[in-house]
Amino acid sequence: MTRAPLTGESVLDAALTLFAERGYHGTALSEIAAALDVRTPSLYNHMRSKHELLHTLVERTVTGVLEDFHAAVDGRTDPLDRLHHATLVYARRHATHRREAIVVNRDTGSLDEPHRSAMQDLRRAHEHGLREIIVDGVRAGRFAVDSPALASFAIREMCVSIARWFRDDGPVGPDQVAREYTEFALTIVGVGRV
Amino acid sequence: MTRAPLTGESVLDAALTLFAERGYHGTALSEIAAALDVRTPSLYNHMRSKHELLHTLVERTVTGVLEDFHAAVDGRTDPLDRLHHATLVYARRHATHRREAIVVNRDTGSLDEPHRSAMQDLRRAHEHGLREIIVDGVRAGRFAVDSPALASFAIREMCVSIARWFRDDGPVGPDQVAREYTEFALTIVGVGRV
DNA sequence: CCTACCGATCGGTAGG
DNA sequence: CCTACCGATCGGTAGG
Repeated sequence: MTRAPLTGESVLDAALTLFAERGYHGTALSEIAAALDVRTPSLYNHMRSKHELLHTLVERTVTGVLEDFHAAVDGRTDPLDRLHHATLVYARRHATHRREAIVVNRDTGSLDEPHRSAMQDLRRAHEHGLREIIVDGVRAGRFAVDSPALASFAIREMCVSIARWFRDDGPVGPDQVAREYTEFALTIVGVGRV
Repeated sequence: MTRAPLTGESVLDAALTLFAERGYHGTALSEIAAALDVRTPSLYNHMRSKHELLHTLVERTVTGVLEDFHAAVDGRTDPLDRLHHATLVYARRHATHRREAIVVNRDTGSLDEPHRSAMQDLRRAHEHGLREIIVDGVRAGRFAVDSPALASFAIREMCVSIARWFRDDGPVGPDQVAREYTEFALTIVGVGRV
């Protein structure tokens, strides 16, 4: 029985799995160490603190969400086209990065300042970006919604929730889920089935 | 400066607020006591354990969800009518009982067995009830969805997420949010605007 | 990477 | 409702 070498990445990955399963405050460093088959103090050769693990995981994820978003919408001008691609990548990510999504959504509030505010600002940037697309679409007469804010929340959170029920060994894959949820999103803003 | 008398309900209410804010594992009994302006041991005159507080809060909430559901759909036979009312009460509850929804969604997994399984079964009963309505509607040719399971998840989680952004002092009230989200739900199953 | 150990804090109890 | 106190566990450090 040989053991993989301990690295910063392996510590982060074990932390990610356990934080997603039990929450940040529900996970002890001794459990992360046990998952890696080492003693707790050994972790400190690869991290500064438990808090830093959470911060790193949250920062990578929210940064990735924003990068995905810009890659999906930048250069596109049609609101329907922009919403379609923004939803597709956002929904897909929540099927392929379930642990990250669960940790960000549950534990960002457990971050200490100033990190908490910084991460919440990044999350809000994505939220506002998505809402602006809907506002633009309504203004252009392409979408029909009573409240862009409500529609935006509904679409966002619908996608986020994929992380809570998606199974890798389930009947539908990430691409199919992303396509169906994108269709839901478009019907919510009043654009019928494509 | 007088202080309200300590009761089982006041302890539960303080626990509910703090669990919703910081999570079950992120809340110390000393913080609940401080919020009530008493010392930690005094709490034990009104509860058996921290775990019991969580269990009581979760049980009351999931039981209430199921009661709401049955009050909304029992006696109705039309799938559209049933989905409409089931979504309306479910969405509305998440605007009026935000703390409860946040705690159930975040901390049910922190319950010890056998309570955890029992509470998860109750949650699943509601989930299956909602999905059955959609399956019935598809079978009757009233709804058009590719996957009742996906549509059911999307509608449920969209409603649950109301608890995460709704503000009592915001521009829209619980009834209006519930109506708009119910409209979203009906478009998701392919029933156009009413 | 380990053993040995630190102060702090946790949930909970004794006993009034 | 309180003071006093319990064993257990927490995140983290010393020092090799």
